[in-house]
Amino acid sequence: MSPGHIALPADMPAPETGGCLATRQILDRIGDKWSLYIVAMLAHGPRRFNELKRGIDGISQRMLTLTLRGLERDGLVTRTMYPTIPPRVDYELTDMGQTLLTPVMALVNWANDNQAAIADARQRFDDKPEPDQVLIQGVVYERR
Amino acid sequence: MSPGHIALPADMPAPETGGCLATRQILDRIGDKWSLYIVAMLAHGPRRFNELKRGIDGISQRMLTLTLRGLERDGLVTRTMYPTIPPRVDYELTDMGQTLLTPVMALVNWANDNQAAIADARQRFDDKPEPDQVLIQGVVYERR
DNA sequence: CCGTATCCCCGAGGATACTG
DNA sequence: CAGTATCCTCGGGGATACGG
Repeated sequence: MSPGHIALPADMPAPETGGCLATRQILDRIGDKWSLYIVAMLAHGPRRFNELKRGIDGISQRMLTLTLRGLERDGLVTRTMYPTIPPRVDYELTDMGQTLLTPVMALVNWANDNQAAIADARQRFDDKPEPDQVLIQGVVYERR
Repeated sequence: MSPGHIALPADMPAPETGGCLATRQILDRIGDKWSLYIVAMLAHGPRRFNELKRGIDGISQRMLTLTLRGLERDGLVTRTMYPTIPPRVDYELTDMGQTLLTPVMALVNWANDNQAAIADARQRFDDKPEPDQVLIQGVVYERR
């Protein structure tokens, strides 16, 4: 059993098929700092390198290149070079990249719908005072 | 404009509502190394601490505690202590935690359906030989 | 049984400078 | 314009030991 492997509940894809490893993979891809922003920018058609750079606030040249390479490697994005002067490179979602948009949007929408509830929960959790006493192994401990 | 802010495409939730920040938040939560495994384990009812620990291969005591605290803080999981001897603590998905299951499963299923295609794409990308020559600014450069 | 406290390592990612 | 190359920082997360 590999590290990080878990016994998945019945309604998850069979673990033997590598379902949870596949999930880890795609989560490592879209869970990183920039991939989703890039995918979002490419959702409505091809974009050039600097077009992406300008559209994604805060991203460095380095991370844009690196993330695009990763997406390209995984077959989610295509890279097309035009040997013009000055050079021009277009990035575009592949068909697979397009299909990823559906589950990703479901997550984005969930996040959007529940952000207030999460913020509230955090507030309550953080504001919660330490209990005056705790009961451990049948013994009461008071706070001083 | 905050760092990491992007202009979202039209079909994404309005950025002004914090849609992309909310997405960042939820992605930071479920995108980490263990949260999904825990949520998966809790999908079919409450589980005890060590039950989770045994079920999730490779997780350390520390990370289980930390991740559970994070999930609890965000209102996705409840923690219930029973002051018995020995002590017993149950963790359970909240209603909000349950609703998260839907978009997450969509992603898990996508990962499952496309893992082969991704593996293939990677193979092709990694096997791709360096081009014998490149054309830059209208000039041919040969490889040595 | 259910945690904290410490120490430590490694890699994601930022800043900056240079290049075809 | 579209990248590399280099250096450096910072925090997620592992290992281990201890505590109620």
